[in-house]
Amino acid sequence: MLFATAKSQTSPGQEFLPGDRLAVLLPLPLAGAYDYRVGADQRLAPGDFVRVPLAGRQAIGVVWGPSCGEIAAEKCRAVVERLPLPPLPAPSRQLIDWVAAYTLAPPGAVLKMAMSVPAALEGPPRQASAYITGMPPAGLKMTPARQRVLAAAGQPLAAAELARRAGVGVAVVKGLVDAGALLRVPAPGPAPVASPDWRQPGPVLSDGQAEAAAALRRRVGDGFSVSLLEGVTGSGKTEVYFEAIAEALAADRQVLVLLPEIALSAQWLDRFRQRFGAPPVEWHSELGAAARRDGWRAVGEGRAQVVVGARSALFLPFPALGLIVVDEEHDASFKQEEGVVYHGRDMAVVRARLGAIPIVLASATPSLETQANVVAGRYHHLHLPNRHGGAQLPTVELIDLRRYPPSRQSWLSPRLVEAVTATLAAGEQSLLFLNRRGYAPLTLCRRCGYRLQCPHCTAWLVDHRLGVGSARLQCHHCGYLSPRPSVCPACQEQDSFAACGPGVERLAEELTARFPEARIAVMASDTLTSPRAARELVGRMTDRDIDLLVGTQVVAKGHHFPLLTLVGVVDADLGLAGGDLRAAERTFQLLSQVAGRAGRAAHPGQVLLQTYQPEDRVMVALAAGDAERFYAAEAEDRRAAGMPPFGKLAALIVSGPDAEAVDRVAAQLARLAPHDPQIEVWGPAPAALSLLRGQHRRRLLLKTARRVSVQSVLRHWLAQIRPPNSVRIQIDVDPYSFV
DNA sequence: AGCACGCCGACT
DNA sequence: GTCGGCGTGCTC
Repeated sequence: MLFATAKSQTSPGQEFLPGDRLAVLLPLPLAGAYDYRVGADQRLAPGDFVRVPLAGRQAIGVVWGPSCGEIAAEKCRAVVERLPLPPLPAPSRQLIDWVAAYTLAPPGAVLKMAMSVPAALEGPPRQASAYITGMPPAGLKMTPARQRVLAAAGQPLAAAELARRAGVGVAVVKGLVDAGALLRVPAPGPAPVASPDWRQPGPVLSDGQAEAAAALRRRVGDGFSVSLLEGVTGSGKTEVYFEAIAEALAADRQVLVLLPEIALSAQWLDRFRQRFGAPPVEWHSELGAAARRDGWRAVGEGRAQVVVGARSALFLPFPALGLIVVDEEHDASFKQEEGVVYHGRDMAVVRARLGAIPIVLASATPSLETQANVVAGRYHHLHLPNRHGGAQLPTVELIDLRRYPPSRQSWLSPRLVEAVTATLAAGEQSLLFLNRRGYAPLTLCRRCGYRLQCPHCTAWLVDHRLGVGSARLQCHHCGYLSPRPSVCPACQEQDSFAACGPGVERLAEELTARFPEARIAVMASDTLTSPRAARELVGRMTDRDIDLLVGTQVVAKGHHFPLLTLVGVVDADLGLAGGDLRAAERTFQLLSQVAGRAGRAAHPGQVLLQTYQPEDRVMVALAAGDAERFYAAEAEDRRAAGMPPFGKLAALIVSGPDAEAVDRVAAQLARLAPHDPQIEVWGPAPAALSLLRGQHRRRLLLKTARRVSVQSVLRHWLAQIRPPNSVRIQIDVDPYSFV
């Protein structure tokens, strides 16, 4: 489990000539780069994409640097060819090495993230079509629309562009092509990417916004810097960093914006298009093969100027990146938990440093890590303390469920029901927030107490009644689906199952019963099946076609609902349970974001939090609107415990299909644990999901002082152990989830 | 990741 | 008697 890093020791302008040996990194989980010989007539340079022979087949890799030279000359084979692609730029290569070294992942596995575009690497560049006026065939029906098209097609133009210029639909163009009046020719260049126009005037900014925007603009082009752009929800952070984007575009540099859930961020895309007159290039996992190829190539060729994407967009081959923005920088979804385990925000900072460019971290509720960096003077701090356009922050009130409990089989206390009633009467919208998908989190037998559990995971099956397949039980960890059994598998009793606890679907049911005249919608990751569905639901909300929105955390992310004035948090304590290091921080951030949906326009907002622990630090801070005090107390606890960001953590997850083999390896790891006063090792303990997708899991946690290199500690530790093939040891440096 | 090599069940 | 299951190991 040791991966020698494939450090590319590249001097600028380095070139390899026929007969030279060089290192080629392959997008495979190998220990390091492989050596190849430069073929006849080849001239290669670091970053070049090459096709090389590999075990009886061919693979595409990247020239990484000079040969590491340990392999026998007769084993070393020649590069087949250089691919006609722009090279992977040096900062991208350095980032790959850096991420591999930091996460202890094989460098090839990291490279794979930069090359997950087979279509762009393999086939020839897609030949776009253009159309030009030919000889109109006899008997061609001429219409005004057709005339305009033929007049516009004096030069080769893409069908869509031609239709736009002629002011007709593409159907007219197609008709003319079919009739033989337009000739299809290869387009002179690749399909153009629309250019965002930084010259367009921006919106009028408040004094605070203008000041922050000016500070960010000054940092563009001025080398590496990190700026935290902190502003309460609704303060207009987006407009501020749009100004920095305009500055980078004016300098002819590329821009990368990372968002936590890009597929769901239709509103962000609309705002971008409004500001810059053209859409950015999108990059996320839901992209189809054609869009991936076009996007990847457009970035690599420098045609794409602004990319908005999920964390994986960090590994795109930007040749001229000039600015990175990480919006909602505190969001946990920047942490990739599978494969190469890395934090997108942290690696974005590394990418900025390697590229000597500025990065902006934006959030209303910055992570403690980022705040610690501000305090230490490593990051600049820009603060927008007020809402934009004179809107006020909502009032926050706690509802003590111990004193004002809901009635039986109800989840809403009388106080919250009353507030919803009043909001409906005022013709305004309410959001009921419950961070739990489905109908009910647990189903049990009324007779014997048997609980329906996933056969592959340590988890209850969640009752789902809406959406695809209607009534079913579902495991949220592995996707296992089953119909609701009619007989209890333990006691054979007929129809004895009862749903326990609420999910958003059940909450919607209660609301329907209480407010039969209200228009109610559910917004959860599984009701938003596509970006289109998300856009549509958000549209219905802004068009006031919905009175009551019931939602999980997807509603918290960046939406602007001008007519929403009441937010009710049904179970504010939900995120606090369990021993997660960041439980309090995350609950505070999530509930602040949710609360921030209320009263963003002219009408003041009201937030009601239902809780059984109104004296908890999180609840007190939310009610008082005192983020500073919460963060100070939380930071003090972390410092006292030597926890991040004041100490370092790494998790080792031992997993495999055989529980005993997993336990043996975990115990062996514990025996071999490093002994050092600056190092603590906890575990092994069953992971929170001790069975996940059929894999038994145990965790060990390594805690060190800040100045200790966890990577070298882990390397030495793991070098002593050779687990059997069926047992895997996954390393998570800076773990976020304690699952 | 592929692809081959290597030992144990149902087929022409 | 063979075809083929995927466990294990290697690829410069």
